[in-house]
Amino acid sequence: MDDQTRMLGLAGLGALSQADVGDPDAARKQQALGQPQQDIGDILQQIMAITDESLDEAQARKHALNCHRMKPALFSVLCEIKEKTVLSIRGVQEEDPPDPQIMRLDNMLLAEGVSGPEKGGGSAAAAAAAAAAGGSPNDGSIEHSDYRAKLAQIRQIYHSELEKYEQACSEFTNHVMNLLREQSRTRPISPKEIERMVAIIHRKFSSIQMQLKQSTCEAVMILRSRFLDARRKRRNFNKQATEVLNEYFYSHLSNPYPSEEAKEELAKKCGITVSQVSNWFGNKRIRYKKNIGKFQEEANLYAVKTAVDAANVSAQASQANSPATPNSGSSGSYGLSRTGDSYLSLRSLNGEGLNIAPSLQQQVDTLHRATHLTGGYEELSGSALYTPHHLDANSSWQDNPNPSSITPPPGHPSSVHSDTST
DNA sequence: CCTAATGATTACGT
DNA sequence: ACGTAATCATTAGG
Repeated sequence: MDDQTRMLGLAGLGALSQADVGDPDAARKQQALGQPQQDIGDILQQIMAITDESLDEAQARKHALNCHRMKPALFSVLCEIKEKTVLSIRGVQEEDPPDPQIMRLDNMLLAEGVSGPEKGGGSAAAAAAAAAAGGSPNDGSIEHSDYRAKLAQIRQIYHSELEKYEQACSEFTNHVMNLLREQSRTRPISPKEIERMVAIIHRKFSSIQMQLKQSTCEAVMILRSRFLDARRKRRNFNKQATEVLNEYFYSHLSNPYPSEEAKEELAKKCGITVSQVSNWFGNKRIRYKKNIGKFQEEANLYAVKTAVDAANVSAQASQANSPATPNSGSSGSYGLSRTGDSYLSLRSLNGEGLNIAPSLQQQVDTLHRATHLTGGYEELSGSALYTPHHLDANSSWQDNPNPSSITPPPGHPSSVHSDTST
């Protein structure tokens, strides 16, 4: 670049001098205009002559120009003009706002632990993300470590690339600054102009950085969806967990909506998260409601289970001769009916919140079913062995528009249910 | 390999 | 925020 500029200057000077001094070849040049073929040779010769011109001579000319007595005045005038134009340009070009796009990317990378401080934060974030998305703690941490390794790889590449870019940017900036500074001796360059140039360079480089960030984000997202998307890597809950959940569900069939506290309790018991408990209950409710018949067997099973427990409990209670209601207010734990929990299991959440005799209904609930079961076990031929409706009148959680238990109704075209096709 | 079961996600309503 | 209903994507069993 340096050479190039010097060459240009040299050529200019050469041309000027030739015009000034009055070339002895001028006549021949004029002649040559009529003969284009020979002209090329001439031009070539001239070029050769220019290149033959010594550098010292050129420098001398430059120096002479610099030392011209009118030079400072001219220079300052040019500076003034330049300042004005630069200012006007600057007025048009607003200060760039903090790019929301890059902010977003930055935030995401930070959250993902890619652009964080170092290994510690990154892996912690990854682990947290994994825990949040994953679920049961018993599932292998092999995948996690694999994920972490890949994430670390991405982070490393990202950082090295970023560093490279930064280095290149500063190098280039330095180079340009030096060049401009040097040139500012011979042509007017205001510091503001330099500043602007630097800003332009930085903008360019930051756009490159943004591309890097974007692609890194993409890579992380792909990695995430591959390794941590719980939907992909779904694990069935273990048997004990489903047992606990089912127990709760069927023993609260009249109102299977566990409170936040109950959910927490269940989550703790099952080794899953609260949202997983919510998911489970959501799925269970809808699937139960959709096809009650299918779940009858299960319902009866758990009815028996809880009934037996309840019976045990009441037996124990009566034996212990403590018929007083153990009403411990509405504090915390809604114990599941388990042998150890004794009377806590007698609590039930009534929809209306009337806790007058809360234990009774549930016990009746389960015992009713149990007696039905043990009494006359008829084959479940469509007839509802267990009919949830009669248990409590105001259980409206399953006012089914489609009360059939076995088969969903074949497409009734009657209703004008204009369904949106995707 | 096909299918039912199942946990998670999404769209929508309240 | 939470629930429902539909749907997706995976797992497990035949």
